[in-house]
Amino acid sequence: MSRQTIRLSVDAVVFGYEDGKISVLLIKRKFQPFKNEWAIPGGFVKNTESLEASVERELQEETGIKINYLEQLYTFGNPSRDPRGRVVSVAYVGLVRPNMFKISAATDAKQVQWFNINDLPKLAFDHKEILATAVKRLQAKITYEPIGFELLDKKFPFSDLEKLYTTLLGRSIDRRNFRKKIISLNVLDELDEKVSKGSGRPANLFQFNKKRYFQLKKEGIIFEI
Amino acid sequence: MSRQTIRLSVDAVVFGYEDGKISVLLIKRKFQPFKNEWAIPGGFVKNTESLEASVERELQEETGIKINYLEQLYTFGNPSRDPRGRVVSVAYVGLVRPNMFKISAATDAKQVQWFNINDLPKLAFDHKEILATAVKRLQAKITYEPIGFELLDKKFPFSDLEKLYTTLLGRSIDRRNFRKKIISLNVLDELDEKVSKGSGRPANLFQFNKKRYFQLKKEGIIFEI
DNA sequence: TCATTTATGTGTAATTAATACGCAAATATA
DNA sequence: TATATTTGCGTATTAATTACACATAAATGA
Repeated sequence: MSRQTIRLSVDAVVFGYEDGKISVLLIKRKFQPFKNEWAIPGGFVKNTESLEASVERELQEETGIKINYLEQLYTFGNPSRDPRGRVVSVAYVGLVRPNMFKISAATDAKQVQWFNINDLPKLAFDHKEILATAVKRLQAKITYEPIGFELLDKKFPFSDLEKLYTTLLGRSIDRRNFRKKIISLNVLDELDEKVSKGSGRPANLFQFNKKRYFQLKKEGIIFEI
Repeated sequence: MSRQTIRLSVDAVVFGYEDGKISVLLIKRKFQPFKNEWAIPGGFVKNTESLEASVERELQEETGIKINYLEQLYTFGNPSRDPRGRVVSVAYVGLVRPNMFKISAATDAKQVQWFNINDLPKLAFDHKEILATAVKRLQAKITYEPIGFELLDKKFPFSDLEKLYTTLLGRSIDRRNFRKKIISLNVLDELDEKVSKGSGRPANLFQFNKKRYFQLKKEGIIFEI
């Protein structure tokens, strides 16, 4: 048997959210192939690092960003997906909160940019497919895992959560029913803080109680919207 | 940067079902490491073959089996998972019908064996973890994708389907409600054939209509139990 | 400062879906 | 031919989801 010459890479589809818009972090490639085209951040895995560590390192190197949530998406292994030769890539989905979203949007604007997922540039390699898979995963997963909170500030008004869900699910939601539903899941703490953005009645702030969520999960009580 | 020396393998957790028992296909390793211990079938990916082709080839070589359904499970990349060095493995879940289950159970019995998932031997590498992940996936997925049918004969009595679900979900099911539910999903054709096994009223045979399922899926109608 | 605009916060009725439950029909077996 | 075994079916009850409208708290502008 001939020696294996497959190389292994990781890629990360990092999502951010603000004001009813879902964005994804892309980098402009500095080298061939696909030089100067947009791509999902990623790179080759080092011999001794775990896949997750590899994703975090590459994100740090290429974009300076630290993600708040990371999960494995899918492994893309089509033999012709990379013109340089056989490269199999383990793709991840990452989520960042609005503060990180704003900070990184300011730096390195030429090479690293957030794009609205409804207005994407042409992408290098098979990254269009990877990104589409990631969007589907995100849309599906917010209905059965409480990952939406990872895209919001730690303290958020209910309207933010509602708007995030309408955006991701692509349909309007009845405010009263949505609130009832989420409250009944028992994973939100209502704080004694209010926030007022512009006109209108100030909103109470809520916070996701991760500890309580894991407790309920252990008891077999499932999160489902 | 030093040259990458990561090797890529695939592993397949193949499930079979019969008489209220879920089994998984294991092989006895012929070489070190873990010589003579049980393991999930798998092996190194060749340079030019797709990951799926690699799984099918390895299964053919090691067990002689042809699977009926295959999906990617998860990629296991812990740097210390293989004592030979860095080996990242893309794990798959495979399903076979009872006929294949019976045939392969007869051949090569010393090196290839079906084990009930509730009575597993010690496993090589991190295969215990991979197998546990696969079982969870199977259990979860039968509730939102019609993959249970892939474990039954093409034509099956309703009671077989019901028993499969009770087995996988680990709880009893009300026959009448289950039947109503499945029928309402509109993906089964009732045949003009009956089957009689032992005493009792003969059962009508049903068949999964994959074409209709995909049609409904395209229309946004989801399969859910 | 008062009227208007804007966003938040809440309850109840109607509909739909899920669950609980028992008996008749068709065959094998004693 | 009586008994045991498995399939096949309907209806009533309960739980969950959906539909829907108005009061409250602040900002804004006349």
